[in-house]
Amino acid sequence: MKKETKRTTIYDLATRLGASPSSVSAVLNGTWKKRRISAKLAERVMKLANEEGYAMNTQASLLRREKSNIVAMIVPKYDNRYFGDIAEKFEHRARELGLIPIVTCTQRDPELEFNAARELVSYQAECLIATGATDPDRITDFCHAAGVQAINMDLPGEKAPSVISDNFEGALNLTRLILDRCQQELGWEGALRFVGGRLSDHNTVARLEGFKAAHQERGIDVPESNILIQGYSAQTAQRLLADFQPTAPTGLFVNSTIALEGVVAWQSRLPNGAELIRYGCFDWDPFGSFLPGNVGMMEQNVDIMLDHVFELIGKKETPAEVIKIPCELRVY
Amino acid sequence: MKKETKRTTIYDLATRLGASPSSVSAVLNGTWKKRRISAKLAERVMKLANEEGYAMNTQASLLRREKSNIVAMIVPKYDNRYFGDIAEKFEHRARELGLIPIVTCTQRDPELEFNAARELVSYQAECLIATGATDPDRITDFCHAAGVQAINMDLPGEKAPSVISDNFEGALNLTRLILDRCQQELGWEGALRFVGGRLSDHNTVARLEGFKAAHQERGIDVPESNILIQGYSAQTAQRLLADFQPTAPTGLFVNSTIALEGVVAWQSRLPNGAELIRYGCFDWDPFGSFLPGNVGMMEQNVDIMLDHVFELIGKKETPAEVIKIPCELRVY
DNA sequence: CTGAAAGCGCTTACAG
DNA sequence: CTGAAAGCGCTTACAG
Repeated sequence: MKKETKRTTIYDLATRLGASPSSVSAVLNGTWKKRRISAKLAERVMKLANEEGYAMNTQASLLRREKSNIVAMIVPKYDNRYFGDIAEKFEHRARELGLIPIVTCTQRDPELEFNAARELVSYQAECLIATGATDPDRITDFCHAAGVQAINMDLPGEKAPSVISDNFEGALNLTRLILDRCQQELGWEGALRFVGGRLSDHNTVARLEGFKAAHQERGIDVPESNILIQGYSAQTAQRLLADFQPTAPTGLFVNSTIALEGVVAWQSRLPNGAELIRYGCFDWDPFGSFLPGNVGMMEQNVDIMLDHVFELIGKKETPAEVIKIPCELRVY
Repeated sequence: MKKETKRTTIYDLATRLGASPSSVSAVLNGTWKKRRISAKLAERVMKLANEEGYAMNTQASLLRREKSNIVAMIVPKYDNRYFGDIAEKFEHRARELGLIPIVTCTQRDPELEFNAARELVSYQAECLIATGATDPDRITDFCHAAGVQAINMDLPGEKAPSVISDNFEGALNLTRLILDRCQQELGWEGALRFVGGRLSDHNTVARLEGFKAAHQERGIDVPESNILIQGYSAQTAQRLLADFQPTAPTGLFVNSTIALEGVVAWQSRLPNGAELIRYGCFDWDPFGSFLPGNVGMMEQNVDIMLDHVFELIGKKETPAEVIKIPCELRVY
């Protein structure tokens, strides 16, 4: 029922209890047994703190402390299962370890990413995990200058350890599956189209290599016009496909579930899209198996990736090596 | 190339420049024109700050400042489009307004929610938006005791303004659609099953009322055994349906896309699930239109909900009223 | 145009 | 068992 605009501090509590701020502080942060505060005082402090709705000022506490225990993550988007899982599981595991997670999403925008990184370092984060960052090395440089550990996830960098999926291998196997199915189900063999992603991004490049390798081993030539890579959004994928109206069997390699939304929208506007088209998608979605023409999805292994990330957190002198995690092919 | 473990402070910069900490501070936080610092010094400060990779200590700054500009949000999960959109758009809009968003996900766990709220208040958040919170009033009480504004989103509370979907109306319309389609496509009329959610949660209750009202207006009796409400997880939905193996036409009202994952898994194990079953889902998913038997989804209007939330942020003395936002029915 | 000084709310040796 | 005091890195009147 208090009406002050100021928040309660340890001084307020101390005054009300006739004790010193030091003692109140010790009780509140759990160091009171080693300071041999009486259980009686401890109890009175706790009681009053609860009554007053006391909430410690983290800013003041962190300013004085040596460690912040904050681990920060930037992530491009929350609009698909892959990044959603990463963010959610990262927070959960960090809390289990007694760390304080802060996650923020940066829209695949290099400036937003860098500003977010700066902001997180300002919050005294001890480690920054850059997930799917467009310019991870710039972030790493900044972190290292500030004495903050940097780790890359999903997209690799040159200057910090990177935990990523094995994109080449995954794309190779996914492409093989799509080619097989085109042959089996449509009686057609030919060059697939590759839809979605960015050529400035390592994953897209590695997947494109896997895609090409799978064609090459079957002696299929891939014309440049089949490579439709101009960004991750669903609208982009749909626009790139807009004037492709197949009248004969064809197949696609879809790079991410976001591009898949565009592919599916495009396909549903075709007169007999479902019968003529087969595709597979790099990234998993729970409803993917019901999409007409979808022959399989490549699920990235978030749990194992996070195992490696948490293995690295707090380590000194981690080499800037790339750790590749196999994906799992879901066949429909 | 610095090797110190300590981060650079304004004192370090001041010493190196032969200037005072006050001046460096003024340059760094943009108040230097009004303090009439020379452009020359300002430039030297900025240059050195960049070279040194200086990152302000937010803790120290916030401790001294009057306002934090932090707006915090808790959200249950990131694993579906609805909450993913909320989190992403909230962050984006807050940044556009010059506010600092902090979002954390709390797994629909009351204790986690409360601890997260306490933590966010400790961070000096000026406003806390509790999205889908299981016990919003407890959080509101805590916030108010600490002088922090509280707003509820998605799930309403009694003690703070709440911006929620019109769940009754939405469920009424969705149920009507499912009943219509069962009749048209299966030639069947009867009580649907309601799958997913929690009876302790206002939305589930309101939706169940809409569900029942739609049955009532057609004179259809809903047996209690048709109400399958034991939580939000996909596994729960699947388990609850496990020994329901329809041999005649039937229909379901699916409460959330997460429950939908379970429904779809159950259905796909049935010999002729697709032909006998029609359902609709409260919540939207981009791939929902392809699920066999799915007649429609109720899309909640995140943008308009956030309009109202941001309208409330910063306002003094906001009444604890409930603002209901209509949903949009997607018919497949 | 610039600096010295006080103070934000904590924590932590140190002294008793 | 408990308190006085210094100091974390900033910001901001105030004085010049």
